[in-house]
Amino acid sequence: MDEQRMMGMLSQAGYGMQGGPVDGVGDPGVQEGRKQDIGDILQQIMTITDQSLDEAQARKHTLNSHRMKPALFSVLCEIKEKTVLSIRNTNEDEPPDPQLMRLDNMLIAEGVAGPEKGGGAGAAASASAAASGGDNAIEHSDYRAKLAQIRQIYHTELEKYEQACNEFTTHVVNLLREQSRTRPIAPKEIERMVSIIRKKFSAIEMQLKQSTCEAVMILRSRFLDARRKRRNFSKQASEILNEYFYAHLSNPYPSEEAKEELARKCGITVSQVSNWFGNKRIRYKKNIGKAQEEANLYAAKTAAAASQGGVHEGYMPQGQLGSYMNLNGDNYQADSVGANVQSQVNSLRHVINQTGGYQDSTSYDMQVSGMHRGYGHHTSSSPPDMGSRDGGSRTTSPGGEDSNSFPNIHDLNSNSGDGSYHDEEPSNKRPKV
DNA sequence: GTTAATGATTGCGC
DNA sequence: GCGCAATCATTAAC
Repeated sequence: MDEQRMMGMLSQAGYGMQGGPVDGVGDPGVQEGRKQDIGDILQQIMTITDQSLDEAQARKHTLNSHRMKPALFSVLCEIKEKTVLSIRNTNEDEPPDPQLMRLDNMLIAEGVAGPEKGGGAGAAASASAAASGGDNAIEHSDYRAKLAQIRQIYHTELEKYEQACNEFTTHVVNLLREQSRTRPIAPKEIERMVSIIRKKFSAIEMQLKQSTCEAVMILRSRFLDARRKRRNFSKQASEILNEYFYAHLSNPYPSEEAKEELARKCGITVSQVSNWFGNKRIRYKKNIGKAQEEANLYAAKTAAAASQGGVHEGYMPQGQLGSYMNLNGDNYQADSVGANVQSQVNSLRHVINQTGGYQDSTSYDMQVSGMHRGYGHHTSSSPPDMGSRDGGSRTTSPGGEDSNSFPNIHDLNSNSGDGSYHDEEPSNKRPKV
């Protein structure tokens, strides 16, 4: 600001050059002297920042006691007020940060922010319990405990931030008020400074909220994601499932009833049974060589049991046989040992067919060969049709000439002596879509 | 620590 | 809605 303009403003503000009402107007000599005064003051103001603290303090004192100081101070205040207003007008009415809103919402929903509630963690835990179908009360309490920890840390940190923010704001306000004695600082300027500080601390707060959200997500993932809670099925359950799978290798698609029965016997859910069969089918297909070893094992067990009169206790979990064999409601009779034997023999024959027969003359081989006398019309070496949805053996006549089919109960039925085939839909076929 | 096994999930087609 | 195929994530064996 040039001196002429400053002088004009001072005059407009009603301040005289001597610190009082304008006087001496029209006296060129007096005016020249006053100009010199203002010039000196402005020069001092301009150079004050280049001086040492002590020098500045001395200058400040000099300036404060200068007769022109009130007038200059008032004008500068007026100018600064206008400047601050223009700045404020550009920054007002900022929309709330959507990211911050999302974080806030999530923290409230999870029960971390806002009033403490049992709903967030409790509801989540309940959902988990419903999903898993198991009793995981211990894990629920763990989850709640961890969530409480997160909540506590969050609130502690938030409190710290707020305290630090308030302290810093107070400090800056005091500093500005202190400085306002030597330089013009409008209240709105202080407000603006406070607002800036709040914004800076708000950014830090958002980081805290983000970290807290991440912690909650990790916690949720760890406790509520079923995959993380995977437990291998018991050996007994695996046995039961494998028994069924290899006994129905030609059509390893248990009906809903069969799934329910298997689920009940294995102590797992129907969904888990479905998963197991889904995995089993695809892994059998992918690694048929290895799967056949397993098939051999189960077939051997079956044959061994069959040779002992159809009693399966040797490999079948106790009390499984009766209900296991009629799971699918097909032509098996739960109390029909002969049917059971035939079924198991059927499975065994399938295995032999698939492996191309045993090369060594093990007792197992001999046993099976004997058992199969007269039942060997199936020579297919293909795996069960698991690739196509509708085609394959499951929809063709099970006992007919379907070369892709595997020996199954219908094969046995078709060889029952009368040459007839019970053309009823096997209930253990893959459910219709 | 590595690796195979395994239960669960997801995306897709039907 | 079911099954397949790919994938993830954990478990268990080494």
